[in-house]
Amino acid sequence: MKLPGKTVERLSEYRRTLLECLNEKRNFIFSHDLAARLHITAVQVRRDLMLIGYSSVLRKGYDVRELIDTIGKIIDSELSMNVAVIGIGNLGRAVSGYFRGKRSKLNLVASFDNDPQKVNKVISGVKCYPYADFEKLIHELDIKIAILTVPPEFAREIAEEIVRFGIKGILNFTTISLNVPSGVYLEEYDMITSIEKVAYFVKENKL
Amino acid sequence: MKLPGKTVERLSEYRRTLLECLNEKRNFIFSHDLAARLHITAVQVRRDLMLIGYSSVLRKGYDVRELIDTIGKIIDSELSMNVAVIGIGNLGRAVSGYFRGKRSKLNLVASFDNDPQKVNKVISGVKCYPYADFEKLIHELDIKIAILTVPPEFAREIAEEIVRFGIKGILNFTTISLNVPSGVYLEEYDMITSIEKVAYFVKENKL
DNA sequence: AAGTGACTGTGAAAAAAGTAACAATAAATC
DNA sequence: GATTTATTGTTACTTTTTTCACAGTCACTT
Repeated sequence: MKLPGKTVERLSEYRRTLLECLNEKRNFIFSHDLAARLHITAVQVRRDLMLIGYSSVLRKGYDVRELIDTIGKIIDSELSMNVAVIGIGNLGRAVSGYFRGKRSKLNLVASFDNDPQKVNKVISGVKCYPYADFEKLIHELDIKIAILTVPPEFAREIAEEIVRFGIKGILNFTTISLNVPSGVYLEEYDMITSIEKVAYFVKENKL
Repeated sequence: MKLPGKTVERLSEYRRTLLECLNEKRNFIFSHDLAARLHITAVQVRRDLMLIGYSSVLRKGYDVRELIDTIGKIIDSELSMNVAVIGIGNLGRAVSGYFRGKRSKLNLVASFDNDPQKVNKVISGVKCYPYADFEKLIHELDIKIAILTVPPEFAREIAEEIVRFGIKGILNFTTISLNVPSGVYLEEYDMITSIEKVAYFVKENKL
């Protein structure tokens, strides 16, 4: 099954919302309800769920727990996948923190930095190793995905290196845009872009 | 002129890349060159620039400096727009830091928190005020946009409140999805979604 | 000065994403 | 148990976004 990238993103968001529902002790949810929480349409929800072949059993809506599992079967690996954060500045620590109440099979198993003040300590819930040990640890810990939160001037160099070491997916949070060979999946996010987008639409609204 | 959201995002990215070019002392760039740096196609670049009515003058490609300015005219406010970060934990500090080498008319003028340890200090380049003063300062400092980096349990409440106080755009980095009345522009970003997307495509690649 | 090559700008076509419309079905109400 | 109401799954349609394809332009070469 080949899912559109947009659907994959939404599935992740559905799961996040469904987990919130569980906290609220809601065990069933209607498509329009789920949709409203995510500011999308009910049709879109139903269509995405159609694509993954999930259907509601009762007329009470979707079974929250069941749907969480179904989504998990699609977007999680069968085996869990190990992740490392590279660069444990503010952003790196923030990202690490997000893994705390984690909701998927993704495990943050290590972080890396060069600062002697940080190295060999547990920071935001993960042990921070010296970056020099990356090559060794990528195998020992079976790390597949790296989240790059290093200063921009190091981004290119490090990206090249970790790909050589065998990283298969990179989430790049630096302001530098990277190049990776095919076979490696790269996702980039630049928060300034989001901020500028908000500013643009705020501005337009006034006109 | 009503630009597609996607184009607005890319314009911001073009500018980022063009500024990198300036650093490298490149004064002209071809569409395919710009495209390659952003992993998109040359046609897409040309089409976006067509939409904003910019054309290359020489056969040397686009004038980097001029294009930066042109993009600025479109996506920046004529007047600069003031921004505040709410919640100055790791993520808040990271976001604040991004404004340092700022490339647009967006000014980060304040941050807010409740922690007495943080309040009234300059953190990551901005003064941190007590959140209690938000209503007063939003007018004094003419804040239009808020970046939400508070713990999830406060997100909804604070969002409602700041909208009541007159905020016109919110960039929500919390894991909670918000609701805002029309007239307020909301952009949400959940990094876990990005991470899960990377994991999904890494997994699929193997099959 | 005609030919070639390198790029651009853009109309037309294709693909992707999103929406509307509705038959089908279960539950609730009378 | 018939009628109404609520909600889903899905097909067909619409809109948005991306790509194709190619004519047009300049600069360089011969």
